Amino acid sequence: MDEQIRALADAHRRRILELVRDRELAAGEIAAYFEVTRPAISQHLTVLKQAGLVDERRAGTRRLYRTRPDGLLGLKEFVDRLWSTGLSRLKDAAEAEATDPEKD
Amino acid sequence: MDEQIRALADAHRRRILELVRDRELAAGEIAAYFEVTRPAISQHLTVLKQAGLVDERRAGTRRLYRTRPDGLLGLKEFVDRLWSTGLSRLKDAAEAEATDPEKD
DNA sequence: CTCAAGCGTTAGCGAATGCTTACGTAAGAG
DNA sequence: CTCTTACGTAAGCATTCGCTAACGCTTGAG
Repeated sequence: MDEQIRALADAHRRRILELVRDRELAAGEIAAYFEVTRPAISQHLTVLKQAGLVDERRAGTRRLYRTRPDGLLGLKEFVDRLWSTGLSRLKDAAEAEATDPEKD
Repeated sequence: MDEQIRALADAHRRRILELVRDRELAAGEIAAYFEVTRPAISQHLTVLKQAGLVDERRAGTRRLYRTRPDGLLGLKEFVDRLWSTGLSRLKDAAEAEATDPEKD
């Protein structure tokens, strides 16, 4: 999971994941959305692929990328595990409020 | 959200969040769980606090920390947004299966 | 085979990150 | 007030990161 979350730690890479969330895009097309050079995006794509967050498919001389949500499973579980604590606290608060209905 | 996810990009900090997930611990107590020096943990706690991922409470000379799940809201939304794509793909697969019940 | 398109890869650089050691600070004990 | 406890903070260093510029590779067109 370390690899995935560190891949997400960069804003460019997060934006790439949203760009190819529900459609395939070629590396050059992705790069066109950013103001950094194409090799920089290529490196980001390598990191994302290595982390299992995107799929790569070759079509002729182009390489098409697409988000692979399964790669986020570990991180999602981690976040949900911490988040559930917050939910139980809200539940406690709600129960306390039910006991003392006047409180706000 | 950038600050929060970058705070999570370090394994020590993730473990700290789990340690103080549902109980308060003093800085020194937290540090005892790790093999790095206490100042290193103190710096990690500063990062977590800055990102809004932990609450700090002073009690005498001690400082008690506790995970603050609300800080994860932005990241949770981001992950869920990408994750939902995976779910809709599973849904498509399920519907295709419903159309062709023989398939498994 | 030759050429161009579309990408990845490498080298090198400045900035950021995480660590340790040494020092500074606030609160309670005596 | 003095000393100790429990911390945070600053300085310095090695490592990692993200970027650009230059180069290399593979595919399809002719």
